[in-house]
Amino acid sequence: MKMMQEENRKGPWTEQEDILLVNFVHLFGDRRWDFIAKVSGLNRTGKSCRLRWVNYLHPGLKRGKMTPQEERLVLELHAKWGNRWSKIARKLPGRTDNEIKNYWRTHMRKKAQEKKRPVSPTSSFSNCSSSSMTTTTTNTQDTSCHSRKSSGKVSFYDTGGSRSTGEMMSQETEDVYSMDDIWREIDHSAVNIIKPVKDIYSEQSHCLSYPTLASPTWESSLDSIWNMDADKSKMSSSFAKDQFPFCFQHSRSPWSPG
DNA sequence: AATTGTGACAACCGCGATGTA
DNA sequence: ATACATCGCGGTTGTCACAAT
Repeated sequence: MKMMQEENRKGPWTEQEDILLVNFVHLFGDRRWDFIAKVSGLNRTGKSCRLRWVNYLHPGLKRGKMTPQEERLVLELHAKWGNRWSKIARKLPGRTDNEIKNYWRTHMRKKAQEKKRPVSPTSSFSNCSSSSMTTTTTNTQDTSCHSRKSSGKVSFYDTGGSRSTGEMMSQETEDVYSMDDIWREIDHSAVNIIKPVKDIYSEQSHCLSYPTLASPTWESSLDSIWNMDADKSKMSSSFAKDQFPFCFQHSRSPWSPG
């Protein structure tokens, strides 16, 4: 763990970094992230490189809003598996666990809020991004909604999952619901909502073996390259850029305005 | 027009699992 | 058997864009 050289860069990736990373991943495959991080000259951790690739640069990624079908599938699978985002993501080709997680967080938080405060039973059906999900135009946003802005570290989103359950759950609890309860209810209602289409998707999801973020096929043929790690110093960023003027576009990135 | 609230997305962190020497 | 390195996952936080006020 103390292999950490100097200090690694953090924060948003630049275009140059992206290009570099893509090129090196094409060279060496999407494993060995530490190795890639080193030889690429990127001042990033392997972890960071992997994340950037998986969540953003992978060619198989779908971008844009979730389709209603995907939304339903997420709801259904979450009801089934809970916060197993990576597992859920495997059933949604082109979507990442991070994306699904973010989606769930954003859209379900509202519902959880509503559950916590069953004030207005006549909650309107406002479709979020053309879905059939029940969300309310609730104004009951309290500070727990944006927990990170409040001083308390307890996130509203905390599911009390495998970790960090204990202390979180035993907190003040001015509300009766534990997070587990809330999620359970959400899941329950979600499943009910999606019932009409459930068959379609269960069928699909079982028939189609979705290509999960496919691993590059070059990997096997490049195994030998792994031995060259001593040559890392020879590989500079300019090398990569010159050899692989790889082109890609992002819908939204720090360096490309829209 | 300025301010505020909210949604969406990108990225980091901590931890457990797994692989390897 | 074990210590260490790396990977992968889930949770959390930061930031930007846009809508509402």
